[in-house]
Amino acid sequence: MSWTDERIDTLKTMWEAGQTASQIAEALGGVSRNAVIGKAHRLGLQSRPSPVKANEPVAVAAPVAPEPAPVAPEPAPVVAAPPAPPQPEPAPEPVAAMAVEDEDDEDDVEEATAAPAPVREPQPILRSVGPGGFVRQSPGEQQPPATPAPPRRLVPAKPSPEIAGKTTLLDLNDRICKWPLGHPGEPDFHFCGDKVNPGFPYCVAHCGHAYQAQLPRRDRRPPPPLPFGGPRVR
DNA sequence: CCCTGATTCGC
DNA sequence: GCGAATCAGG
Repeated sequence: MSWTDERIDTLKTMWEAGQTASQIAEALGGVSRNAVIGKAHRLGLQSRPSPVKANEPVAVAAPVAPEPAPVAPEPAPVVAAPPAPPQPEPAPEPVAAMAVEDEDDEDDVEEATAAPAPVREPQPILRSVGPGGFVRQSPGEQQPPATPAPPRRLVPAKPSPEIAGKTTLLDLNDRICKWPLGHPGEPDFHFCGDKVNPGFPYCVAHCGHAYQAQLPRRDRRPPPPLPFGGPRVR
């Protein structure tokens, strides 16, 4: 099994999305975990909290107040994406799109988010909260299913009428939702085209589809609907 | 034991 | 460039 562009792309995306090497290897098929790690390094995708390597002492995020009372998590406002704070430092790269669940098994066109600048400097973690209460995470960190989520009803994925006609590949830019509708090759294949949830490649509604709380491996059902077009089925 | 990623090194 | 073997922490 060789590293085709497609497979490399899947590797990159999943790696940056925080998937483990094992998961990636399983998804790709035909390669070992080691192969994935080796490739990732050769691609310069390094960095990601290693269980082995001593991590830089992380600056204390928040002094823990001796307040034992857990505050009732107030549902976050619909969108709390910080409009790019005036930081000269490289902002934490946006996590690429993840698992997509769709009734009519759509293929995903993976818009490979540009390679991240490998930065080892500990940086302040800034998060934004998306629809459904999902919380963005840096590639390395894995939050337990915190479920801060107010059961927010998400509207079905529909393009707004005025652009329902076509948002083609050529129309895509960083301001409009890149959620694919239909299948590539079909005459009416197009993209959502709505205004994006700032900081995300998708609109608010599709962010709800794209970003989901990651459960511990054991609790995860059979291979979740694989993102990125899925692995080549063997 | 299981898991993880990092590294090495023969191919 | 590739990946098995190995290492080492959780």
